[in-house]
Amino acid sequence: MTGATARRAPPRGDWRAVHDEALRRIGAREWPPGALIPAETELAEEFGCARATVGRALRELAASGLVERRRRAGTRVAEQPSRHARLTVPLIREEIETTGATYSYALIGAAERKAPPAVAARLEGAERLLHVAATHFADARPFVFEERWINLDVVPEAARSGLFAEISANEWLVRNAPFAGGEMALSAAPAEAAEAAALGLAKGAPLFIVERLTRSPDAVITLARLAYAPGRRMRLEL
Amino acid sequence: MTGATARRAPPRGDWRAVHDEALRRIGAREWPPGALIPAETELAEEFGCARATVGRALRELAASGLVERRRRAGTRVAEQPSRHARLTVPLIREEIETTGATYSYALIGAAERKAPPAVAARLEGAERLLHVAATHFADARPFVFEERWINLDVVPEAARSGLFAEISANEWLVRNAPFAGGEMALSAAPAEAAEAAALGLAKGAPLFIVERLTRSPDAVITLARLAYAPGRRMRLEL
DNA sequence: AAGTGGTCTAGACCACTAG
DNA sequence: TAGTGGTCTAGACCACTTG
Repeated sequence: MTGATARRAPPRGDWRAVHDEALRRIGAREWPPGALIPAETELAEEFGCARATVGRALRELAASGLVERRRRAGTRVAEQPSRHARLTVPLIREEIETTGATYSYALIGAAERKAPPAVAARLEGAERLLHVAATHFADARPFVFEERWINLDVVPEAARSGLFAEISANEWLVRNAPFAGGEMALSAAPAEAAEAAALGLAKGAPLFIVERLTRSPDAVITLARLAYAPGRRMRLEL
Repeated sequence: MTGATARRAPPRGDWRAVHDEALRRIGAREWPPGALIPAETELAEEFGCARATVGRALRELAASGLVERRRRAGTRVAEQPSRHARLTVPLIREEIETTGATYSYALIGAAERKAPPAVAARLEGAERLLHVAATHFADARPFVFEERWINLDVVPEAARSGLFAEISANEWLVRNAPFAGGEMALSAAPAEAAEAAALGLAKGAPLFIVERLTRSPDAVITLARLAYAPGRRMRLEL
């Protein structure tokens, strides 16, 4: 391979050439699903490059789920390729503004209160909770109704009066809460009374529901339920 | 750092230590959003490891969207961290069987036919199309209604009579069509007449809709619309 | 022009696990 | 226990882009 001394047209790196050729062999069934592919050392010899370069290529393939690697056992083509999709979670503001509409936001209420048991269970023993309800608009048309619980044990600053009158809880949290992982669940549900009222829909209208739980390293930061008006589509790439 | 000579308890690699410490500094706002972080060489000196090790750590952070890297410009903490979620797209069979229910499948119809214009546009000039309609059941209860178009120019074998009587189109395609990327869109919609009938629901019931388009390297392979009965949740990790 | 990240190499040791 | 992937190093050259 070219190594560090000479380089050809696409300045993308040699590991990518190995990666792409492996991809081709998998697609062409030269390496069929479930098959064991040659070891790194063999491929390095075939491609005339260092083992680390082959390793980089195969690591990327493993990350995209196309091959499975285990020490001693070797690298196998996955039986079920490409079963992962990457979803970009936009801020609601950006989601609306990229459609060309004007974003606005209206707080319905924010108050410290006790969570119902189902919520409390998911918040893992948080004691002080802030409940926030709000609607986001696209060109003055209701776009999504948001109901959220915030763990004040983790972000006590969120209790400041009037904080969420102008900035949405999500935007404030993104900027002020420590980085975190979390979980998300998507579903469809009929509009409940509060949701129907906030979105200007008939009760029972089909809503796209996003429930999102966000964690700091130590505890749950917030649990949010977003109810989107009909017509909303969430796009992903496979 | 430990290097290759001595190693401590968690046998996970030194790049992960750098990665985790960087994560901590970002979370603790020692490296605030938008800030330029030290160059690889500086971090390598601080951590007492090789520059490649720091590079590996920062590359992983960049892949998860937490930092942005550009040559000469350096590495910056992203303004909007963690905006990606990874979705595992299961086979319907697995999705049902992991709940403990028994999977079954009933073909409603499979026939070569002309696509309506909206479908034809997305299939990018495919000429021969197979239309398939089917229902998937969990313990004899309708779980999802599937309507699918298959590009016979790409997978002519799919036209074989009786093929989809026993195996679902998705499972057959996963095993027999060349590897591909694709797109997916999620939404909520009221049940149309055919969907309501197949799922045993009232017309207008809120359905969770998954539209999936799958590509081979050259052309669109298939376009599918999956309508899930109420109660279905799709889970993701952030 | 200079400094950053991106990549490659050759060699090494280690962790894991199938046979 | 032998062979695989996982990681690390030290050094090097290159591509890119900012100042």
